[in-house]
Amino acid sequence: MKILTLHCDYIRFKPVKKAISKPEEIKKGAREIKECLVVLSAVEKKDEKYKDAIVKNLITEVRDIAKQVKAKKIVLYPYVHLTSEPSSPSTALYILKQAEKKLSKTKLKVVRAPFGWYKEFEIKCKGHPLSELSREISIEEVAKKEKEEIKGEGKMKELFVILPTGEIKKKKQVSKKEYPEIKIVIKDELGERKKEGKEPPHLRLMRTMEIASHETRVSDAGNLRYLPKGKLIVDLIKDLCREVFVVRLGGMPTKTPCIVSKEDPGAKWMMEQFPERLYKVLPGRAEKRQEFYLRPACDYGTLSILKDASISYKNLPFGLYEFENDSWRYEQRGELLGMYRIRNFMMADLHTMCADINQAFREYEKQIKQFAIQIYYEIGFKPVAVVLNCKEDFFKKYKKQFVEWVKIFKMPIIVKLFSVMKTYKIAWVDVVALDNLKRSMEVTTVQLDTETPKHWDITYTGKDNKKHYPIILHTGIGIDRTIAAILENAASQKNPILPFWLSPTQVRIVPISEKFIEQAQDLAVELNEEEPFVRADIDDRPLHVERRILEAEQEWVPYIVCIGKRELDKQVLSVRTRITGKVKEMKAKEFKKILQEGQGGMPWKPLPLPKLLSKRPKFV
RNA sequence: GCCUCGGUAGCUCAGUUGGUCAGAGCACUACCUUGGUAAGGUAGGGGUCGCGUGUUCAACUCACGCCCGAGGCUCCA
Repeated sequence: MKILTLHCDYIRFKPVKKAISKPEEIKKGAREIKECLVVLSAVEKKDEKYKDAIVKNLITEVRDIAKQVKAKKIVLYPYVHLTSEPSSPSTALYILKQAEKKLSKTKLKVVRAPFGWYKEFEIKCKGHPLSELSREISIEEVAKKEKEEIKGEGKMKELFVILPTGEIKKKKQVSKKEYPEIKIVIKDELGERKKEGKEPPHLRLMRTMEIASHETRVSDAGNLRYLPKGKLIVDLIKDLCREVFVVRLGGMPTKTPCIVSKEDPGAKWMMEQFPERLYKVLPGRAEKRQEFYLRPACDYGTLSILKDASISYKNLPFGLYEFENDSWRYEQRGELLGMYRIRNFMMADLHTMCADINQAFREYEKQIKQFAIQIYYEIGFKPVAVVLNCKEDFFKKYKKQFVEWVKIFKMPIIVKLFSVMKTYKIAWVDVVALDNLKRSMEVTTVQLDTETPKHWDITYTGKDNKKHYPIILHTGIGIDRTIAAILENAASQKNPILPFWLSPTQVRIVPISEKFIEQAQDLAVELNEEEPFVRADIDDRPLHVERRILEAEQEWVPYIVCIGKRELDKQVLSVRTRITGKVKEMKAKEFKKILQEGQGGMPWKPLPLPKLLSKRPKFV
């Protein structure tokens, strides 16, 4: 079937003469329809076998186009001249009538021009780029669309909640009074959250706080550059990830290449799931023919290691950990957003091989609890729900196990069932947290995968001395979006402040005049190089005290210490605390105790900037 | 990728219905101020008005194309 769509100011037509022996009866004579999408259509011989599939695809196509051009009225206009191989008139009439009937059930208003008549007509086409489109509708198209649907979306069949009591409730049965936070999460999971329509605050903050900005001069869209303060935050989070994945969960650190090829069938299979999201890399020398791709995740290298390894059931379970300083996904132009959706991003990933489903479940639970939930507390968020995206049959088979989860995690499980999953992950958990403004966010994920080992031919030797496919857990956290979330959460407070351990400057020392710079230096050395280590710097610029206090506050410095004659005489420190905005005199020992508590054993790194502010350039 | 809005100094922005319109504040530099917890004063340097093409005697201003950012779709291993 061929169609030509015209977005029109108006169309007028009037049947004049019979074109076939038994044309349709005419109900109305001349008609005029304004502001409409005219669909000139010709049904072809090859369509006769698949009438209903053609109708289905026709309406999808027409609805798509109508939506794009924002047309509310459709005029179905038989126009056999688009093809040289027309179908029988009865087939054509059937398809048009069916399309009319089905389109009428949508919000579109449909008019069908009479079939089998020569008509005079007048039309005024709008002439914008989308106003004229021709489409070929065929059974292959139908098949392709269906395939895309399976791969692209996988329609959700059901959403329900397993409450901490163990009861299973549909979304409507969850009371807002009792579980207000769960209601928020459910809404978001269903995509019902009201869009704010504003720029997210982290966009401005990431620049003004000298954390990161878009690199538009020498790179592609969606590539960030991190400034020293931002890089420090990245490194601290990286240390935390290592603590969690290596020390806490026993993952073994690895590092694999950033460019990968499609040569291996496993890699090829994986890449072909999202071919449009790959960055291609071409070697500079022409004689090198091989094409590479920037890795969309570290899975390729990690799976390759697993494929080469000799693995006994006695080794299982075990995990390989990689901090991905760089991974790339060529996201669509309109999808890019600040630090949330970028093309070059950082992730921390753990891939765990498990012998069987029971072992996988035990690991799954351990990782969700000790990583996916726990890490939110460590970065200052409140985790409120575990969201399980699961293949329907898999859930039914292991329902008992999943219901147990509410006891293990002590939070509700929101279950979304799919007849077909979007990817090769069969059960996919995201943990959702709320920030200070009760906005939901998800940065951690644990996914159970039974398919990848088969495609990559990754096996282990079992007790029976036979090869078995393991189950792989993919566990990860997106670093950039975590930082964005931390920034937004920080900004939502009255006195915006980063968690103490992530504050680039933890203590700012302000000498009252240049006479006291030396003493300030001594204090800075003491704080930076002795227990409890903190990042302290000195504002030695010849500005008035008020001014330097102002700037320290604008930088969200948690503690400001002034040094002058008074302090030296009394042997105390004047400490201004950002959270309270109050100044208190205290002994150095007392201050250090406060700092130690603030640090709370979280990762620490030295100041990545000159200690003297007079030596620092302004990056923004 | 589609629709909408935007891009003028390092930053935040004003402005030009095509021609004395290259502007402000902050930042930066110099000098004065030696100060006590959120902005001390004076002077100065700095811009191919995102990029390209076209229309015009004349384009920062108009048209078209492209790049970049945001909002809304679509989407998100």
